[in-house]
Amino acid sequence: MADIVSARRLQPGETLFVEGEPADRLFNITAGTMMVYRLLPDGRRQITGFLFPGDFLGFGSESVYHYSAESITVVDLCRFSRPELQRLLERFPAMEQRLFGMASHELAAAQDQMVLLGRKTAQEKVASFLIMLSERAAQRGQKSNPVSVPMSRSQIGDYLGLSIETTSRVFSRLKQKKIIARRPGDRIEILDRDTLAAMAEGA
Amino acid sequence: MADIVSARRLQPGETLFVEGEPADRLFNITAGTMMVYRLLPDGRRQITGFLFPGDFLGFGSESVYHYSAESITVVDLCRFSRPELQRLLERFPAMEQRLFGMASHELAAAQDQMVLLGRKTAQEKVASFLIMLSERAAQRGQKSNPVSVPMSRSQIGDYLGLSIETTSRVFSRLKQKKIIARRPGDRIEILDRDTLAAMAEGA
DNA sequence: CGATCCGTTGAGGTGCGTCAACGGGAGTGG
DNA sequence: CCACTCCCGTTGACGCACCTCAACGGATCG
Repeated sequence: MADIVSARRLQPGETLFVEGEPADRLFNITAGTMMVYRLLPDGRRQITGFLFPGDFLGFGSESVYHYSAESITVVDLCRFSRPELQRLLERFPAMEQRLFGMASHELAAAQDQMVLLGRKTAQEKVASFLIMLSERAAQRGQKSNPVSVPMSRSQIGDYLGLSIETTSRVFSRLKQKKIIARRPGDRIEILDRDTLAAMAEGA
Repeated sequence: MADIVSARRLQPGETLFVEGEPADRLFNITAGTMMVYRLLPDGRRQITGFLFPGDFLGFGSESVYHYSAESITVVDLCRFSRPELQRLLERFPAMEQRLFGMASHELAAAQDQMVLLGRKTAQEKVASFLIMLSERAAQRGQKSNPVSVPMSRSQIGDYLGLSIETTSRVFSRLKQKKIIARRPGDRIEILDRDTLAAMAEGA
């Protein structure tokens, strides 16, 4: 395994690859936060996902990436070359099952995001976003309550289908209602998780 | 293969399975149109996809369905039982690769849909929808220009993240601008595909 | 110390949702 | 064969959630 992998470090805001580039590499994030997004011709952006340590990037079966990837924080990643990986898959067919499981999981997440984008209000979107961040932090064994929120308002807005200003206003309102609070660094503390979770589901 | 399959016919509006049910079956549509959707507690609905002949349904790797499925027209489908399929997969590992390819393809479609839901206007959404319907009809060898649109305004709206009324108004406006025209049955003719495609991408 | 970027907040506008009324087609029963 | 009902689609009037435009303050950096 070791000889088909190479490491790489990205500074914040570096583009790892862009939509349409040949998808000859696969990455695994070991540290930091990244985002993947698509653009409309006039520049409107939809961020389709945020990626954290442990997540894979570029593992579709297509020949070109159909989205762009950019780092948000400093990021460390492992790079696998696709042809080598292909040989590995032929040697160990059980890995294919893992890949399929990962794709299935992503598909479920994508459907959640469609519900959010199509049918939730601004407040419900932000609440869902914070709950999701907190749960994902817990899943990878990081602190889930004062949760780290490394992305900017603009990135959060482009993920939730909102403007920067609306995103900021919702955060302010949640703070004012004592449901969340700012903490040193990029951390946000969830003061009333039940209320926040209820908001997220529109109840 | 033949002995693990059974056929089934659905009348319009029949529910095939609901969110949360154990996902022990997999289906392939041989005729008709279906939809898959998720609901929020208060009844808001997001339709996450429409399915046509040749499409598979319920092929995730999870143990329960995380969405509901309902027929739109009369539908014929083949049913596979999951445990049998599992045995088949172990005999023919190459099939896993096909499954992964399908999941990848769906993931790409889901990302397109996120761009649509998060960043497109009502008119861009409807234009994208019609182009998509037409292209998918062509892909399965059906007539792509007077294209069949079997779903109701309410279903289209819940797919595009719009209200019934807005959906209807956009259709009216496109008709009035001579970009589309109603045809007998559930067909819509695309009179100016270039303009419609340009609208879809927001240009 | 100016420049830049990000976040916040206010004021005002608008695209789309909501509410409502109406018409046509399909199914039903007298 | 004709009322009657129900459902769907359409259209108008109106309201509001969110977007746009704008100003400002704080942090970071050369």
